[in-house]
Amino acid sequence: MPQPPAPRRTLGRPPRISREEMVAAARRIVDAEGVDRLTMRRLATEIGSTPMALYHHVRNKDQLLVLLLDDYAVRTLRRPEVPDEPRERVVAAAAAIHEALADCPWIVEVLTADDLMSASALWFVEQIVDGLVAGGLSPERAVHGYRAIWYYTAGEIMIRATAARRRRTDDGPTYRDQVFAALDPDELPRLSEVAQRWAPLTAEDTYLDGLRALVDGLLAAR
Amino acid sequence: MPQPPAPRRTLGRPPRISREEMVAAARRIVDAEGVDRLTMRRLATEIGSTPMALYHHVRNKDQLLVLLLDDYAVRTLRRPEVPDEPRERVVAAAAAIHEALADCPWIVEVLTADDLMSASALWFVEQIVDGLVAGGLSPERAVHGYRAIWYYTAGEIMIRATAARRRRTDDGPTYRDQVFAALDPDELPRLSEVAQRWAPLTAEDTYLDGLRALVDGLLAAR
DNA sequence: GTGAGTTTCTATACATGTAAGAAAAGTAGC
DNA sequence: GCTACTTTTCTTACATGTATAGAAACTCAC
Repeated sequence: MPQPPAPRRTLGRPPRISREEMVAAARRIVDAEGVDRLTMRRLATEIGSTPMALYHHVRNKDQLLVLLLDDYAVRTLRRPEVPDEPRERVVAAAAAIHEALADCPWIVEVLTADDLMSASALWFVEQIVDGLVAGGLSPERAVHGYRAIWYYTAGEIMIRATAARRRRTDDGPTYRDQVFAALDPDELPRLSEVAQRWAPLTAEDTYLDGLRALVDGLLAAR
Repeated sequence: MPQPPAPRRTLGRPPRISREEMVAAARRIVDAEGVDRLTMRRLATEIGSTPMALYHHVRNKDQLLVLLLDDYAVRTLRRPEVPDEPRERVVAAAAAIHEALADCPWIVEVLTADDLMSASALWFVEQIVDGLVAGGLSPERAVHGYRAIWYYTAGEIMIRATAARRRRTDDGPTYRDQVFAALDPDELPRLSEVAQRWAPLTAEDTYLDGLRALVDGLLAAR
């Protein structure tokens, strides 16, 4: 009823852990033992707490990973020299994001977050959108163009990271190998032609080529 | 008189469940109750077995989902009329894959599988690779081009599906909303300019636009 | 028949994320 | 002091994927 006019001191039980502490501890665990070892229980013991206490500072484990990625971005994203030429500016900014993310491929699950807008990454987004506008696109189309670039970039990282992980854990012939072994050259001539080279070809890193093609296409569309 | 004990070549205890039965039961569960209800235990009871018995027909739950997607692809992927013109053939084939996958967005986790090449999807891959070759690319570059298209397509589906799921479960302002509310117009002018329109803009379905840009760029690259 | 070999199935157990609710540790007003 | 309220922490419990060990059900050689 008589709600205090709120001199706003800290009310309630004082917290013993903070988000920042959690993220720092999580980073230590990931750096030292790998992301697989990062569990809510492990993190809780690391900071001398209990698993459920963490949930007052973080909605769920996914959000913890998002914060972790954010922290990583803040620490490692350095703004590169961006060229003036719009096309190259877009490519440079996207490539910088890609390079940073590809270096910590454990965030794959997190990458599907809608935009992955850590505040420290926004500068790169700005470069991309601005570059597209400078290249002649309307602001609306520039946002769409940025999204296309993000889809391509995130997809590349997620798919390549999963493939790499699978290569480590799996042994024996892949499902893909079986499928390619049974190709009918009459029905699928092109695929038969490249069947043996498929694995090495798809293992190559052609992110930049695809990115350039996409940016070219976006800018060419008036 | 039908010979009851057919000359059984198979050694060991005869199986009581099969992969096909598993996939069919899994499909029933997913169709009727949603993918969240598809658990190994639920599937086991559905076919009158035990959870661990399933693991003799499937390596893990992920593989079950891959089989489910495969089954889905076989049933729903219909080969469309593809134009002769290379560029349009590539776009049509990619769009067909995209449309089919976007209709069952529960396979998001599975999409990161390296290629997700169900045998029934290979025809579409053939169209894309062949279209790129017809457009002037070498077979190697055509494979790379196909991969770029796949990255873009899978990324789009994964990110949009996650965003849609989040929209259902979350309430309250997004992290993104907070970030955009705190934009500094001096440092990030373009983003500030479109900040209010960001949510609707990124909610639009612009897959085809991006795809066309990407294909254009791939074909224009010499 | 019996026993060996092979494959499939079952029982049990564990680590994980996290829901639900009780308890603790503060502040504010009396 | 005490009570009311608020916020954080702790306890307990559950569903899930799956590892492990062994039991069960079959064929084959004898």
